[in-house]
Amino acid sequence: MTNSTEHPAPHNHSLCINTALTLAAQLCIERGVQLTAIRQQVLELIWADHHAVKAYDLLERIKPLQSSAKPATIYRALDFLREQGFIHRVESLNAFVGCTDLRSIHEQLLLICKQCENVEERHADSVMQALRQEFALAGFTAHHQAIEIHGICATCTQSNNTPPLN
Amino acid sequence: MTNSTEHPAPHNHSLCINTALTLAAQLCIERGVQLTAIRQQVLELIWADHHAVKAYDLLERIKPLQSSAKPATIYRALDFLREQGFIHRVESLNAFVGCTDLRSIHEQLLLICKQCENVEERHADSVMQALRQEFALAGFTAHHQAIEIHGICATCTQSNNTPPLN
DNA sequence: GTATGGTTCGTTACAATATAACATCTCAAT
DNA sequence: ATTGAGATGTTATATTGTAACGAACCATAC
Ligand SMILES: [Zn+2]
Ligand SMILES: [Zn+2]
Ligand SMILES: [Zn+2]
Ligand SMILES: [Zn+2]
Repeated sequence: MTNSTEHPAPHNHSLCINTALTLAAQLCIERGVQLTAIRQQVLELIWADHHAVKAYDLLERIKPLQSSAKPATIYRALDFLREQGFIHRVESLNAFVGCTDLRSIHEQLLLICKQCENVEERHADSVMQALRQEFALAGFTAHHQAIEIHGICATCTQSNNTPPLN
Repeated sequence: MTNSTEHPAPHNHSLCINTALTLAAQLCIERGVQLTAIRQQVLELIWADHHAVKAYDLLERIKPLQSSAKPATIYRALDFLREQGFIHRVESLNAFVGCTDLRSIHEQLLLICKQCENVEERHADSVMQALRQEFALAGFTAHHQAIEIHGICATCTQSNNTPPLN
């Protein structure tokens, strides 16, 4: 199923999901940690699209599958998925998004579209390089960073400029 | 009063406060907006130091001055101060910090020390330039950005390496 | 003067996000 | 069988943030 009816750049999104879930499962085995049913379901729900998802939305969506689910259920799963690097927290939205590069250790920047709500993860080596120089200048030792940009994505810009022909 | 007893880089902090409050008052006049007593008090409380302050902490601190203060009181003042660019919201802390460059329009990055909790605002032109190039590559139109780095500041690194001689 | 209207503030209620604490379960290793 | 670590169930609560509506204030216009 391609998501050609959705606004953001169309692609075979089931491939995204399968890739992410398969790789996550594999990494859990390698690392000797458990991708339990709850954790996998939460990861799948986050991967439903490329939007950032809120914890309580996940809670509502998982209840049909896990009727006993409570806030702690979700937050524990989110903690696990974050520790494993399978998802990122979007600080400026209090929400969570699937990581699109599970294999590499990386710092990322997030391009968040206000219109279609898609979140694009980019690695932007030149930005990260400039950041490291800035840290050196400041004598700062960085442990963790959140770089979140809100605006309008390329796809929305295009479709805004070419309105539907009625 | 110099804050030489505090951990972060010592400086005459009352100068920081006075500069910020004076300039803010002046800018409000220029802009035809009102720096009311509540707004000024909140700004002063935020400027108590270079830490990020939480809204409900501000609420507790302002109650002696404004006994009727409620959450909305604080959030309204914070909204105003943000609109005027007098403070920044630290997304990854749900907290607020005084802006150290009221005159210029700028994007900033925040270096947040986990140890002393100081927040240093930097403008980092090379980073911002690299970011703009990344946006161009991605076809992304940026409206607002949050760049927040958590780690250990220069002052703490130094004092960690030179323990007090007992 | 007083009517009008915009801004600020007081107040109540509530929504949304997140964690603490403790009990229970599971399952593998001993 | 016993034990211990990890995962989950459960209840309660803490923290962060908004909605909605009315009153007060103050400047301007009539
Ligand atoms: Zn996809
Ligand atoms: Zn978009
Ligand atoms: Zn200072
Ligand atoms: Zn420090």
